[in-house]
Amino acid sequence: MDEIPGQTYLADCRARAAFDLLGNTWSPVVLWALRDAPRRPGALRTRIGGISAKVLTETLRRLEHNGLVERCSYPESPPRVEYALTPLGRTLLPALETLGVWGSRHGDAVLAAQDRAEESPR
Amino acid sequence: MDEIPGQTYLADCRARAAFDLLGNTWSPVVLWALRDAPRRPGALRTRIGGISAKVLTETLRRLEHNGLVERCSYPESPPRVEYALTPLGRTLLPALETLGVWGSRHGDAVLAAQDRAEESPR
DNA sequence: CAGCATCCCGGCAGATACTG
DNA sequence: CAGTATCTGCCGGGATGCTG
Repeated sequence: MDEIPGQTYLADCRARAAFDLLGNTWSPVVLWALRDAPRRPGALRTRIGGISAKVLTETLRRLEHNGLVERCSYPESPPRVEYALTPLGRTLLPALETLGVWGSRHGDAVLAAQDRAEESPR
Repeated sequence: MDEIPGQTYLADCRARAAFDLLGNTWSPVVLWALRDAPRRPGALRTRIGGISAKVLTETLRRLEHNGLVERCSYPESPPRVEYALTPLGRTLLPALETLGVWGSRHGDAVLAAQDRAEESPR
């Protein structure tokens, strides 16, 4: 991270790439739901829960556009569509897990801080 | 926020807390700029670069509201204001660094994928 | 220099209905 | 079941100007 002399924490820096990719509400969730195996959109929706079909396809398109996810359509009967992580997308999984662990561990503290901030002297 | 029984990669889950906190464009950058020592807003602006005063205060307010950053005003002459990471905010630094390292390492691959995706169907 | 008030814009996300 | 097309609301972010 300190490879870039004196500017690593600045606004324009490749170190921010991950944040831009994961900044959308559903991108991390979808990536995480794909971590074991390729999935069909319907299966993703069931697995994730609370995401609309439109938003799911939008998210998948975005991930595909960024090279993190691959779309595979199989001309069978009935036709089948699956989405899978690319090798690049797979390199992101450890970082995702790190953040997930942090959330599980400190999520309560964040909620507590929010409550504190909202109750106190408005 | 509904609570859905099930596994940790679902939509509503404390594992997503970190993404909600860092989902804003500038939150990660500001946190990272605060990692060594408390800073004054002016110093932060210079250090970060490319952030407007308004957006910086908004970001700091949000981080403060979430318990990641603390605002300290010193009644000196001239009056001084500093922002510092809270202990909770400091626990986030390793995860930030993980993502930063990923970006430095794979940012180019993402850019390449984007270029590829934008040239082909056009 | 800190910070707030306004106006504006664009993108994310949700709901709904429709096509193959 | 996969995917698209509208329409809508919300919020983050930028620009500018004003106050203490």
